[in-house]
Amino acid sequence: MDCFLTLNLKLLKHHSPPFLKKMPFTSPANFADNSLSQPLPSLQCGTILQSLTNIKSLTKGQQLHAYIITSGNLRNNTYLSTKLAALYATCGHMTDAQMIFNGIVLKNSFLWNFMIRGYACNGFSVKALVLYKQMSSFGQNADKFTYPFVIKACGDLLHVELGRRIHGEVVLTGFGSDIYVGNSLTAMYSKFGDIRSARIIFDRMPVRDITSWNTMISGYVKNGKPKEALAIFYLMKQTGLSADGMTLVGLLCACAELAALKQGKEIHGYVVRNGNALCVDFLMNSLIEMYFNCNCLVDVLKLFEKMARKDTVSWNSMISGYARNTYAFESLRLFCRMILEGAKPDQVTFIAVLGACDQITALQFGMSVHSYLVKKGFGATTIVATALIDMYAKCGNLACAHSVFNETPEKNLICWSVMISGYGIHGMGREAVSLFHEMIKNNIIPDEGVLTSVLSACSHAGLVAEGKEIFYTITKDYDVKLVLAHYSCLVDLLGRAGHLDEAYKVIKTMEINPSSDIWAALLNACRLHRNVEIAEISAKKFFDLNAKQVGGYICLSNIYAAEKRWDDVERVRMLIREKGLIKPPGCSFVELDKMVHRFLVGDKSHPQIENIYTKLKQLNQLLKEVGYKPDTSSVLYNVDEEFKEKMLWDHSERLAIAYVLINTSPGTIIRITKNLRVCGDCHTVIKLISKLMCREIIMRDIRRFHHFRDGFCSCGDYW
DNA sequence: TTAACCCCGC
Repeated sequence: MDCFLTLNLKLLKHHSPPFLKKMPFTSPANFADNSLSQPLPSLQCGTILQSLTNIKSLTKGQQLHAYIITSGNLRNNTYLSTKLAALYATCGHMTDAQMIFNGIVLKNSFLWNFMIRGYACNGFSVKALVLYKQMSSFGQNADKFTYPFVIKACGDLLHVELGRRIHGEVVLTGFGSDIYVGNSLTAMYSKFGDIRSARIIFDRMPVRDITSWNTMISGYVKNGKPKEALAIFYLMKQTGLSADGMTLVGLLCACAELAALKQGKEIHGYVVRNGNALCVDFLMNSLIEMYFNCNCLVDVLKLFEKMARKDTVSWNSMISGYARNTYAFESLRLFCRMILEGAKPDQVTFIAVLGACDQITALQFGMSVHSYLVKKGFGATTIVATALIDMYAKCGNLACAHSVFNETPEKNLICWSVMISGYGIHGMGREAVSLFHEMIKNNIIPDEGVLTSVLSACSHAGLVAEGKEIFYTITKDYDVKLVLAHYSCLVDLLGRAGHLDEAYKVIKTMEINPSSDIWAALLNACRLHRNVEIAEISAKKFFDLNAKQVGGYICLSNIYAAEKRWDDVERVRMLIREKGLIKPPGCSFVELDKMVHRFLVGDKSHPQIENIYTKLKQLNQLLKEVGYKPDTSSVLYNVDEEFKEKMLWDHSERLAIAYVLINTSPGTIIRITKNLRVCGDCHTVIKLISKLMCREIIMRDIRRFHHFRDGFCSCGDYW
């Protein structure tokens, strides 16, 4: 009784007038007196339950439920049970709803519809359809309230066949002309990717409301037709309808897709002018997305700072937006701010944050996110576990990646895929191949992506026979189409192993047109095996297909420089200049005491720079004593040897290693990340340092990991 | 009672 009284009338004050009007009492005070003196009649309980359902108030509903049970009102009361089931279903508490539902003998269509809606709107599409089937076998006919949710369930399940059948049923029973049914059908076909059918339904609707238009607009955006989305909006305006919040969300998505900043800003202006009339929270988040997609990072920050109510999605949009635009530092900084300001991170936040960690190899940061996840009791869903595995693998801690993988009970294709590619980038090809076979044994059907991962693992580890076997069974054993990435891996595999002619032959006999990536793989193989002839062919093809990417030019200059063909080196340099391309400066990261330090090539800006150069000088001396001879072939300038050697000691990875050597105790593992490929001389130097200083050095370059230990590298010198 | 809703893993 008491607890029900606390259901009290705060509710009445805060919520909608219709609720008040429906109440048979004149004032809140009156109601309290009444309920104390005599029990509430079930009709009134029903009215309140309905109001609670309207505002989705689960806790108050549960209190009322308890009251109804103690007052004995529930016995044989189909009316109240039905209302209670409706309340639980609306709040998504399907177990409770189902229990009450099971106890009701006389099920009316109202009850069936609420249950179906509850399942369909809370991610249990299959259950919704099962219930729909039961409904008809109970002799209860579906009506215009049933169909929208049954259709929604078909759409969410992408069950095209059933969706079409129900569409037919709707036409036969005459509900096809209902506006809600029409809107649901439009949405369903657009989820199926069948935007033409969606449009036909839309065009044939006798009456259309704002939702019909919104459904078409967002349907076009989701089907990759942003221009059509804008076009149909102009048609909508001609009918005299004006945009609501949902319309603008769709339009902003279209602008984001088209990077149409001007139109996006117009919408922003419209939102500012009509803010109160629109559902502002959603819109702000869509604006953030739009600005990120248009690369307007200044505008996006201004907008975000001005937002009065930042919800989890706003934070998530910012964190993932920065991460997507390669601003991983900003992304992590914002995540810290989010926690400090007391906002509640969710699964989406963690996925974005872990993705940012792997961009800059922030292993310690990633680990604290992991422990935060454990502490806060975030049940490790497969999706978060997968992000963790990926983060650990890409931050160089394969042991942790593997232990998270082992602890994940329900591994899906992506989860296996991430672990396999983790082994691949660490040069552990045999483990990758055996995990791939284990995956098949677990009845997971491989897709293009996982086949790419396993092929790439073979190429990094030089497993030519294994890689070829997998490549040639792809189309035979599984229903997977060969894509460019597969060819790219095969060429890489053959090329690295020195089978340049065979690799070239693969390209010439490909069934699809080779992409620039594939020629880049061959070009790189030519650099490793010093084959100028095939290199020149590959480079030409590469430049034809991708004139803007500077990597190919640099690779070719490296090949010429190794042959001391300085005129050719100069010719390529001119080409780079003519095309206005910029060679990104070499840059390395290290993480120390949860801070990420960045070193540029020849960097003089670090506070400890003098100690660093002193350390490097010592190292150079030590290395020479054990017979190190600098390999200056990667220096693209025709200057004297002494100067070339000096330039090598400016390489960012050496600065980073020296910095860590100075600031950590003996034995600590050194982890570095570099934005470009490690050069041949640095590779040799790091091998020697690992031996002389007794340090394990784990280095991530643009493609993969190198584990240096005791004078050896895991890559077997195929850098 | 009724449809449309921003952020996410290879």
